[in-house]
Amino acid sequence: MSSPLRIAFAGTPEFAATALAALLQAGHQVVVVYTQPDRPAGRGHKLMPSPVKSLAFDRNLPIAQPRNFKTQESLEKLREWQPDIMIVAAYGIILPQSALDIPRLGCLNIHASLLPRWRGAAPIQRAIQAGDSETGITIMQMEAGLDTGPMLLKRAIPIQENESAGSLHDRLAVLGGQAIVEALAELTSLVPEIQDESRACYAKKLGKQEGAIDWRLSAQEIHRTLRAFTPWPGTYSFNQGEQVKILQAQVVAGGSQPAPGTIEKRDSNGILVACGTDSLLITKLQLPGAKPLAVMDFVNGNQGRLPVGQRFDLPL
RNA sequence: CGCGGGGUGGAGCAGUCUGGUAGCUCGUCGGGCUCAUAACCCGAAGGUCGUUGGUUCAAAUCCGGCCCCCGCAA
Repeated sequence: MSSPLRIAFAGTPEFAATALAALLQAGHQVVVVYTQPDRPAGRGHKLMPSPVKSLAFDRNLPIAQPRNFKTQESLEKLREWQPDIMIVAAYGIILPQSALDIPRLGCLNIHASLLPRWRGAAPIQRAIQAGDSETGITIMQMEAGLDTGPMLLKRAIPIQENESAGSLHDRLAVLGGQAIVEALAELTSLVPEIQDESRACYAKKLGKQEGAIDWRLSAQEIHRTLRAFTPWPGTYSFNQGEQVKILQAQVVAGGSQPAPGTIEKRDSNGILVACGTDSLLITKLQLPGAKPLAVMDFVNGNQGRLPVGQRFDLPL
């Protein structure tokens, strides 16, 4: 390619920021960065910029933060940047067909799963929760449908045993950056592959409420959800009216099974809780208002709380 | 002005309401017991009680300012 592509980038969280950094690192010309409007967040409701905005700001890139693309005005502004191509990564704002049509070469999406599996908002987490052995990155051409477009390039990585969404996210973010740079380099030779609808599934957004542990499930399943929900939104259970966040645990097989949620053992190795099948050994937890604690520290300072024999509540 | 919890030897906590000798479970160090041990027994070191003003004969404890950490909510 003779003259460099004019790239419009759209993304919001850390995952997208990593991709943007990779594009810039590869020497691409990003003419405008779209990201979600700043939101009140954090303690005290301060207005917080997205990770993508922070990066764009540091690199002195033009920033656009429209609420959506439903107005003629927002479409017109996008047109004014004269983008050749738009690259979208976890933007969080729907691009209607009228917006997708603006860049001459269309829009590419960096999606954190091996499509058509796990279309949607939380592909990384749902892959862990489902117990998939591998996941990856798909670079695809965007259509109006949610992650339904033709695929250009896929890169797979194995999901490690005991891996949390946090570490998998970081690995996929890096892979996503490499994949998009590669896809741009080979743009003209890549052959679009239509997604097999019969193998598609959706990765629903995670909700905090889903983090409530149902001790009737198997320890294996609970452990997967725990890893999928780490570091956010986290899993928890109530005991004596107190919310206990479960931050880290391991599956312990066998043994006689008291009622699910019952605390079977409690020592410096952890707190052993009965599940539907097998047991879960909690090794790191957090009480409301307190810091995350290794179970050993918790046991040392809270002799009275979570005694053997007591039960965690089951979700309603 | 979003709501709330907390800062006490190296760690985690109690003590604060009802001011007046610094406590608990661990860790560390020394010694003992044991074939042996992360077990058990004995002993020791280690704290300006976040910071700064005030009240008081006396403040970890009561009152005001400031700094830092965390939960909820977004």
